[in-house]
Amino acid sequence: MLPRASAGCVGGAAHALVLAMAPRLMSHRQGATFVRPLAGRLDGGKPVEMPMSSRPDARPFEELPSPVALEEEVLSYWRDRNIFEQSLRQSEGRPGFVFYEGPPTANGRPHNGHVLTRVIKDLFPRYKTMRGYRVDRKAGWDTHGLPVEIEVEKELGMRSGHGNSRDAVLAYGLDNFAQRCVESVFKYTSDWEELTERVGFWVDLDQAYVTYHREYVESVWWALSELHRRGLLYQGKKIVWWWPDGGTALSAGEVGEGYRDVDDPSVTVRFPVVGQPDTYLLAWTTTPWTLPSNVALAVGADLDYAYVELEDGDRTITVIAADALKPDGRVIKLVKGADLVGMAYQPLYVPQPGPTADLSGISFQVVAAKHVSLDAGTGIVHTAPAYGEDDFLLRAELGLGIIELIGPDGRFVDAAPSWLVGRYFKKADKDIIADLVGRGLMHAHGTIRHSYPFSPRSKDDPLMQIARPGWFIKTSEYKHLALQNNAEVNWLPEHIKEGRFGDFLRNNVDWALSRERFWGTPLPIWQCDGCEHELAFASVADLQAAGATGFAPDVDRNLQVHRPWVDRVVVPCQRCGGELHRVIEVIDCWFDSGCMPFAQWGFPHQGQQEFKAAFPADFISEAVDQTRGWFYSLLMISTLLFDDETCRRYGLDPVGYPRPYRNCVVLGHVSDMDGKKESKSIGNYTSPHLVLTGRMKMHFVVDDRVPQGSVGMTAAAVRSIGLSNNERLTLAVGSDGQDGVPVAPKKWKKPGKETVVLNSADVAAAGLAGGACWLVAPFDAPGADAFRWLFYASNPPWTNTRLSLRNVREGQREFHLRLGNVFQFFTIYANIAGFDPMSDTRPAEVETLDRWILHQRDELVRTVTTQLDAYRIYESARAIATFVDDLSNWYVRRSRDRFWSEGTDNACALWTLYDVLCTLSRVIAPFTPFLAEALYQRLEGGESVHLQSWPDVAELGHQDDIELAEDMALIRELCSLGLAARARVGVKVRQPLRAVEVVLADPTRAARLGPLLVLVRAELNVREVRFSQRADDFVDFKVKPDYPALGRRLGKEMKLCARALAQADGGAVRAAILGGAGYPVELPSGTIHLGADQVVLEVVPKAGFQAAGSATAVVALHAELDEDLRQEGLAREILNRIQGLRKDLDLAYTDRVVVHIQGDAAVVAAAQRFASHIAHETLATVLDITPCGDADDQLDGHAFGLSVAPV
RNA sequence: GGGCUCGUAGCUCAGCUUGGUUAGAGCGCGCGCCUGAUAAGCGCGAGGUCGGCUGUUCAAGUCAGCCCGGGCCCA
Repeated sequence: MLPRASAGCVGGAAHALVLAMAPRLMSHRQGATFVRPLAGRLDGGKPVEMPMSSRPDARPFEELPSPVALEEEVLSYWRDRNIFEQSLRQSEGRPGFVFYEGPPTANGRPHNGHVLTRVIKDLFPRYKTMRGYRVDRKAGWDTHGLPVEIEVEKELGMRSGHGNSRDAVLAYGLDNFAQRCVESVFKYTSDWEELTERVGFWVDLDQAYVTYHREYVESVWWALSELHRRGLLYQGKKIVWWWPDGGTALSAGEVGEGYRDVDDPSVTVRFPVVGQPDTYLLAWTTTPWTLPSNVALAVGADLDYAYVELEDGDRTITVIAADALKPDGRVIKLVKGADLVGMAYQPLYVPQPGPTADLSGISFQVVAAKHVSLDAGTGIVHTAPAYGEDDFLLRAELGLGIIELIGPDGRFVDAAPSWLVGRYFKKADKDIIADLVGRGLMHAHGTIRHSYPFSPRSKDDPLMQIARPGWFIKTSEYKHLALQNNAEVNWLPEHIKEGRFGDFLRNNVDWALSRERFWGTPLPIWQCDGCEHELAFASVADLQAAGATGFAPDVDRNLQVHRPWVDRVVVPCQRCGGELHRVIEVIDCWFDSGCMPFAQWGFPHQGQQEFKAAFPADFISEAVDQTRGWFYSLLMISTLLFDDETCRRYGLDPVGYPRPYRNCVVLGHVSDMDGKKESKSIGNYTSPHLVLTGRMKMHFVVDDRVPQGSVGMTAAAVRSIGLSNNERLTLAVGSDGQDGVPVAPKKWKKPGKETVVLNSADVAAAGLAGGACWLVAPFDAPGADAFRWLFYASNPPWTNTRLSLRNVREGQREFHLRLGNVFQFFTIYANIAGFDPMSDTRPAEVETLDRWILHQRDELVRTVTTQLDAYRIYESARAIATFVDDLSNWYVRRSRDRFWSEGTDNACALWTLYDVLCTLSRVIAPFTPFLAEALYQRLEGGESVHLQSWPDVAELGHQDDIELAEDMALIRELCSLGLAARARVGVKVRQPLRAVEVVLADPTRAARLGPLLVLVRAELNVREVRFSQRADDFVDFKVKPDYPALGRRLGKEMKLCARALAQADGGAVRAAILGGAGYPVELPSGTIHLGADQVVLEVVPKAGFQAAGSATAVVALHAELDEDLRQEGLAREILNRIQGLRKDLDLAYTDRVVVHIQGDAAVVAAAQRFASHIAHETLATVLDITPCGDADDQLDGHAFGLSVAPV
């Protein structure tokens, strides 16, 4: 017995219809081997064997695997075939598109922010390569600086509590320390390389530049020696942000990384006025530790100050403060700030004479200063020149004294009041407050929450501002050039130029370059210990030429140019016969990275050609926090270094502005679902591993308050994973999830860093031991393409991206799944038809629908090209998503029967879809390189889509096509309205209707719609679409003035005109306008005749009609059914049931079947009338129709029975 | 405190440069449909004082000013 599925009763065959069928499944190019051979075909009732022929060159179009499998397949293809190398080789000799890689530090693990930068950086090089440029992608590693030193100090156990770690490092030995730094720098290299490859970032890791390599260091030396030669590198004393626990100053870039909101004291202090008993100047500060070093109080000369009398305990005192900020009390006098200048006050702490107190200048007096404002405090600013920038500048300006009671270790020196000696500065606040309170000098004190900088690498170490000697670059003198340079940069978003970055440049201060540390590029300055002689060397060769001795040939050549070895290099002094020794400092590592345009090639000592060809960069991209980091160091160094004169000296053509980058895409941050910063310890971090592989390794703790079958995690994590109600994670020992236990994520209080909470029963059931488990998602992992797409398509790159697994999957549904479905659809029908683009001839003509989608395709290529040329990623991605929607939801949906047919029309459809998919595989290649590659391989099979050129940008579309696109949009709107009307009336689409009537607000548009109405008929399942002759019967016309057109002309009369139109009869206005005479409106300035251009016509369905309307059209249904329509509806129901059974039987698309239908008279009549059609659609070789009044299934209230069996 | 930036549907985001009268999309939700793309697909619907106030204008989500709230950067 044949396998058979049946619905309802199956009676004996009363009579069987044996049908002559159209040979619909005959391939138009016969005999492709991959088409499942037809068992036979009816020809005059007799089965005939199919002719078979084999075509060795034909191959089926393969389906796409799951995203992760697809990406792994593509990755190994790229690896095996060296596709990246090939793409570089292939583009040899082409014009260059220059990309600079901002070097990351590999001594930390990469996180989502790095995924963002990497996928943005990857997009443009891929795009430009396809556009015919050569795009070198030299990787780089940032290997110097505090982050590295601190990491090593931690490894060595040197970082506990406050205290200067310098001594510990020195005790450990600088040579050993340097070796440890080198090791640390590449601690997580493999993590980085893995992630880089996995997200598809093509970058040349083998040729990476490394900032500690000798060639790189010598390039940096060259830059510094140039600056030194021009007098731009100088030694001075300045206020710097100082990290007392690390014993070094930090640059603006470093300080910027360490700001944190903290509660600090907010104190208002009374300074007793000399010679005026019980009178005090009030000054406010948040740094009480600076009060013992106070030497002046600053006021604004033009500001108003008040003497205020108030009660203080049992006495009356007078305080002086800015009028606007004075405390409550009786104002007894108002003066200008200028009147206070020169007023003497008693120091809060009388300084001990000695080197820590230079009071030769103005001290303990009121002075005038420009920076005093009325924004906060009292309008009188406590001034301690040693510990504040404005204060220090004021000292230089007015000749103030200076008191320095805190040393570079952050502790009070011996000259401080005895109870403060040795105290750590931040910890002294309390004591000082208590002391002042005790002495009645504290006017008010509380706390204030504000952001204060801490060490960027050691989060508990507060920074302080302190006057320190050090080396500086005279950047402020050249800030006008930096601003000119900046003006030429194309910033995205634009506001960075004049906003954040421009502001930063305008407020430029000299670059605090030196660091009293160990692991960094050594400052290449040698000073004579006998005279003033000072030299800056550009290379080891220069040193040797000057007769330097003391090199360490036995250590690694890269380390030879580092501390401590380089410190032992001595140069004989040509002036006094003494010796020059290197200064002790190393430099800010931001200077290293800012030198990368030339240092990556070792320029000027080598690599002249490479540098010349790659300067300036066309494109760089990093996150917004690099404004004062890399973006600044690059721009400033190149501004200073590559002026025309220097270029000429080095044989370069003068490089104008901008340099060293032309286009800079500034990225936002990656945040959690709520826009909060991601943090592993808070638990709102979505691991990139989870997105890429669908599984994550977690620590767990056992807590039986968590119900069995649940896994406790933070609310943010639960939402990020975003499972639906019936989905469960699998809790398992291994990453494959085998033998795991299903668990539902459940909101739980913060369990700790990368930790979840489990019930002991689940732990036992999963067989977990130790503290780690795997959690495996119940769906295919989204993978790298989906990850990339989130960053491209969910928002412009400079806004923060909210990352969650749920959001990634959302984007995946919108784009990948939809496109994948279209491709899947294509493979089914292309394979059935034996479509072979290599040998088939393409029909000359195209259908309207084909012409439409091809035009949309051309528009897409044009849009994406234009947008990517302008570095607009989001707009490009949106255009792609919209196109994929057009393709899936209109072209394919409306073409389905064309694919399930044969002949020219079928060929047209296949060719068109094939064409579109081929183009699409190229257009999406920069965005989702994996999917693009997989599609391309399956469609065309050439060597890598990334070696192909970008689709030609079609010339502006033909007028015909543009009109077609407009018309199609209207057609789609009509369909949408028709479906709305059907839904409203409750008539399902499978039931055909006689007609719909359409009223267009602009009836002239009807003329061009004729050829497209077939689409409306099919989509709405109606036999006729008519443009109504009786529009007035069921539609009201609304007219409104066309505001943009009339507004400028009428001005204030606009309102009168609008009112007149609102009161007018819409139909009459419409008639007048369509009649050509125009509709007259009386206005004070005369009568105006409104034409079609000045009025917007809209239509509204009248109540009581089965209609739906928009402003442009109303579609009304003729919903009444006659026998004929009912019968066709019933036939479609039967057809639907048969197809459903075919599917249930899991038959191949092309399998032939025998169908038995039973039913009442109506069913039989419908089946018989449409027998040929039904058999044709369902591949029935036999359609057996039997009357049977008591069949136990129902079809629209009719008795019905059905069986389907393969032949 | 200052600068920049953001605030539009339950959620994620467009739209603002160039002001124009039914403010869009996706997701989610509700209802329904279609279907050999089927563990897919589609439609419709509900859902908005466009953060608030004031102003400019015939007309403001859009321009200006002030305010409130978030983020970033800096004091």
